[in-house]
Amino acid sequence: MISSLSSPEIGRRLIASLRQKGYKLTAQRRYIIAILSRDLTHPGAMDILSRVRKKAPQVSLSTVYYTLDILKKEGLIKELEFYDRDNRYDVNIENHINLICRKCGRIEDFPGELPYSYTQVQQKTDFQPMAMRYEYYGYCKDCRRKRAG
Amino acid sequence: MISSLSSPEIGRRLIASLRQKGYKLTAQRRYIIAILSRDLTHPGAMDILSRVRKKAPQVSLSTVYYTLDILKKEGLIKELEFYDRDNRYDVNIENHINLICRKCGRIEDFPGELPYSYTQVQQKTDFQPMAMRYEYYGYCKDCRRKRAG
DNA sequence: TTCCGTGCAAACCCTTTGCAAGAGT
DNA sequence: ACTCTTGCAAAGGGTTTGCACGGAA
Repeated sequence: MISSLSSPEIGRRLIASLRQKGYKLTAQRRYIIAILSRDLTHPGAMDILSRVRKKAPQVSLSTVYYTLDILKKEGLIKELEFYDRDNRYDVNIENHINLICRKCGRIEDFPGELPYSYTQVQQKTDFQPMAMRYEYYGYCKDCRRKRAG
Repeated sequence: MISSLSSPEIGRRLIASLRQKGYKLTAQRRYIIAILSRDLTHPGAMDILSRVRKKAPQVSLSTVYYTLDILKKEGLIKELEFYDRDNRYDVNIENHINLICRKCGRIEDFPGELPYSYTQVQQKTDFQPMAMRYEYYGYCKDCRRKRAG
């Protein structure tokens, strides 16, 4: 299971994949991959940019998006899309349920099984699934504490 | 269960609710409500506008959004939000799983139970859910047929 | 040397907002 | 009449695109 890998392992796996597929491994890409591998709270493009700039101040947002596009296209990361906030990126590419805090924006994984496999859905409805999203919106532990206080 | 109501019944219920809450029942609003009540495939704002304009050509998009905002605020419809397509609106305000076609954009309801009630999620994680979305993305029956042919 | 990748800036698209004119109660 | 609603137009915000320079292989 991917989520059992350590951050350095995840990073190495992403770098090895890009190299194998013929992509150039620039310093910018290594920074971006390092951040994605370490931060499992699903950072957004601007989050990533800010942190990359601590190491390399001139990096642009297009570079971040360009790299994220490649990682997406190669199936190495998963994009969580939102209309009213920035998209978020996850090195855990397995289907899972996300818990999304409406106050601080934090996204955490829910440790539970998924109902209805793609096959079950298709047998029941004749709709052919190729992706899914299961999400709960609410308040995380920390924000609940602040609201109560 | 709401989804067992007929379109006219849904429309009357929405109109009665707005009247009771003191909102003005303009012709525009009646048209918008009629469309939402009849079209259970989750139309978007532009869809609604185009169809309202067949009856009242001068109606503006802001009016559509303004009316949808009121219906949302009063809990009479549910908004499905997408970052890469227009938001969609549903008179079925119960939590349910949606099947979203990547080709034609059609959204249909999945007839299945939901796992993990808000209470169960909170007991398991200390995260307090207030809303949820469960979706499968893929190809609907009609679009699969076209792709195969 | 050859492309691919980068950075800057502008375009995009749907949604939201500002404001004056118009309509329901 | 009084206020809410409407319609036009502009703003807003994250993502995408165009293009010339620069750097990895």
